[in-house]
Amino acid sequence: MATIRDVAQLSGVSVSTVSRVLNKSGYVNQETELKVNQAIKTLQYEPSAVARGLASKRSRTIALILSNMTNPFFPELARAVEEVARTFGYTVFFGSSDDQADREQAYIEIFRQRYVDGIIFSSHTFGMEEALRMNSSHIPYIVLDRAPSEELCSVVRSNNRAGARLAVQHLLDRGCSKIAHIYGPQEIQTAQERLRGYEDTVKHLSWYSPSLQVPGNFLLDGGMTAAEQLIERHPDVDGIFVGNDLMAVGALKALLRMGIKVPEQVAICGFDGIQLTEATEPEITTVAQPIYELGALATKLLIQKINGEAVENSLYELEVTLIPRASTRKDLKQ
Amino acid sequence: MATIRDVAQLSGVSVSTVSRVLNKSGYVNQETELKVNQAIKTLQYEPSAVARGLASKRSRTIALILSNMTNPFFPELARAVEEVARTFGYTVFFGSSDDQADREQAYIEIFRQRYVDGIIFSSHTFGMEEALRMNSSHIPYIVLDRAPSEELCSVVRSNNRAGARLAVQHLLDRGCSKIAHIYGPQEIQTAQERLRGYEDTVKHLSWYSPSLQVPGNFLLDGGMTAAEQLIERHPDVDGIFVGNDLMAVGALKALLRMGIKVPEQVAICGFDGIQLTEATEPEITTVAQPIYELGALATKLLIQKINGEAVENSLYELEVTLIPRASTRKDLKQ
DNA sequence: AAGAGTTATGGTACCGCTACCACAATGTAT
DNA sequence: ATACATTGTGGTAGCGGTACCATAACTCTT
Repeated sequence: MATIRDVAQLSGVSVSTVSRVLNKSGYVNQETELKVNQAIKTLQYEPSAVARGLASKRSRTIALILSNMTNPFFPELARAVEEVARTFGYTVFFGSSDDQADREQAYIEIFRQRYVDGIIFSSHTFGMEEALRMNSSHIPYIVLDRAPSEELCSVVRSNNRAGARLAVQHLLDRGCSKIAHIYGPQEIQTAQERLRGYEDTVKHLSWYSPSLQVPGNFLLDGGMTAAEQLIERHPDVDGIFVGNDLMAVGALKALLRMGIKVPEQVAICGFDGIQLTEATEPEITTVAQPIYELGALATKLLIQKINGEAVENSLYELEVTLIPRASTRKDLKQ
Repeated sequence: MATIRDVAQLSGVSVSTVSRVLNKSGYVNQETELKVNQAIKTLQYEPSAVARGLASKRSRTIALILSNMTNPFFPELARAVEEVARTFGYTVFFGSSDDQADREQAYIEIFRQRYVDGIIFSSHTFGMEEALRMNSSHIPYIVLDRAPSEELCSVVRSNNRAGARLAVQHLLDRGCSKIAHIYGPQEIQTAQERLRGYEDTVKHLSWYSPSLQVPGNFLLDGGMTAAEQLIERHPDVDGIFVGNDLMAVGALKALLRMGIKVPEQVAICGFDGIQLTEATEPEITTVAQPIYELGALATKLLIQKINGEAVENSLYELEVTLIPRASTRKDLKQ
C-alpha cells in the first residue's frame, strides 16, 4: 500500500501539496495537481481513512442504531440512509439494540470510540435520558420516528395523527358505519398518536364506544388475536382501522379464517405502507409513511449538523398518503 | 477525551504499561493493573479505535455487502452477522450493491481504505473476477449463498438441490399428481440448483413434461404472472413448487384471484422460510433455509480467517428443513 | 557464581495522515 | 516605492495508540 509520502516523492512535491490535492483545499497549481494525480494513479494510491480520521477527528462515517431488523420498514429506511450517506461520502455502521437500553448504550460507546461523525436512532429505547446523555457527548444525532422531546433534539417522523384521521375518514367514506381500532403498545408514541387520530374522528359519532378500541402488540399474531376479540365483542363491526400493517395482515388472516369476507363484511385499513400489504389477497388499504423520505431527510439533516450548519432542534413531520386497495373496496362488490 | 498518556500519568506508569493492561498482553503486575484501571475509570478513558487501527492495522470491523436490502431474508442474515460480530468485538459496516458490479467495487475500495478486517459478500454480482481480485487484495472474505467457485474462496450456503427434492417429495406425499415448478432467474445459482432438484425428482415420472417449468423473477409479481401462465397451460396441475417464498406468495395470490382453492385444488410449496409465508391465508408450506445459521457461520469463519486460523477455502453447505403448513394440507380438507 | 529464563516496566519510533505556520513569488491598490 | 493581498509550496508537530527493544530484579539451573 502506497502512502502519501510515496506519492509526494514520485510527483516531486511535498506531502502538504499532495494532501491539498487530495482534499481540494488551499492553493494548488493546475500542473502540480496533474502531476500528483498522475502519481496517485501509477501508485494506485488510496488514502487511509483511518489515518485521516485520527489526524482530523472526523471519520466520514455515520451510525444507524435501530431497535430491531425484523421491523419490516427497516429495509427501506436503511436503504435511504445508505444511499444518501453514500452520495455525501459517508459510510454507514449499523447496530441493533433489540430495544435493550444497555445494548444501545454499548453501541453509542463503540461508535464514539470509532469517531463516528453522527448517529441516527430509530429505536424505542431512545428516551429523554438518552437524549440528555447524547447532548453532553457532542456527537450530532437525529431521532427517527420515536420522539423523546422536540426541544432536546431533532426528530424526524411522519404525521401519525393526521394519518389515522385519514384512514378513519376513508372507512367512513366507504360507507362503514361502525369502525373499530386495533392500537399498538402505548409506550410507543406513534401508537398513541394513531389512537388519538382515531378518537379525533369517531368520538362524537353516535355509534362510538370505547370498547371499539382493542389493544395489539404491533405484530402479526397480535393483530389476529385482537381481531378475534373484536368480532366477539362487536359482531356488527364493519370497518377496522389497524394501528400498523403487520397487525392489519394478522387481522385480515383472522377474519378470513372466521369466514368473514373482506371487504364485503368488514373493511380493513392498515398503517405504514410496507410491502406486505400487497402480498395478501385481498390487498390491504394502508396509510403509507414516506419511509424512504424519512430516512433520507434524517440523513441529510444529520450531515448538515455534522458540517456545523446550524440545524435547530425541531420536529420534522412528513405527510402520509392513503393507498386505497381492495380491503376497503366496498363500492366494487356489493 | 482522555488519552492513554493521561491514564499513564495519573496512574504513575508508562504508556506501554497502560497499553498492556488495555490489551491484556505481556506482563503486568496485579497491583499496577488495578491502579491503571482505577485511572481509566476516573478519567472515563475510552481508547480510540481509530488510533488503534492506524497503529495496529486492524480495525476490528467487518463489512457486509449485500445485493439489496429489500431481499426479505436480509434482516435475519444481518441480525446473525451483527450478533456474532458483536460477541467477538467486531463492528459491522454495511453497504448494498443493488447488484451493480461497480457499486460493489466502490464499496470494496471504501472498506479497504477503512482497514476493515474482513468482508462478507451476499450479492449476485460476486463472481469469479471479484473472487480473484479479492484474493490478490489479501482481505479475508466469505461469500454467502452465491458461489463463484469453491476453490477460490469460502462459500456458505444451504443445500438448495436437496431442499428442492424435499419440497417436491412432500407434494407427492400429499397426493399431488402433477407438480409444476416456477423457477427463478438462472443467472442465480441457487435458482439453478432448485430447478435441478425439482427435475431430479420428477423427470422420470409419467406425467412429467418440461412445459411444467415456468420462469419467474424471484419477486412477488413474477410469481403471480407465472402462476397465471401455468394454470392456462396446465389447468390440471395440482401442486406447485415455487422457487422462492416471495414468488410463492405471488402464486397463491394469483390462484386465489382465479378462484382456485389452495390447497384443495392446488397445493403450493415455497422455498426460503421467510416470515411472509406465515402472513398469508392459508399459510404457505416452505423449505426453510437456516438463515440465521448461515449468517452466523459465515461470520465465525470470517473471524477465524482474520485471526489467521487456517480455514481452507471450501463449501459449507447447511441443511434445510421443510415446514408443512396449510397450503399443502390436502389431508385435512377434502 | 555464571548463565538463562521469568516477571515487570519504561522509552520511543512509527502508523499515515491533517493542520498550521513559514516562506517566497507574484499582482495590485495607494 | 510601499504595503498588502493572492497564489503556491514546504516543513513538521501532532492525532492516540502499538510494537519492539532495553533494562532490571528475581528465580532457577548447573
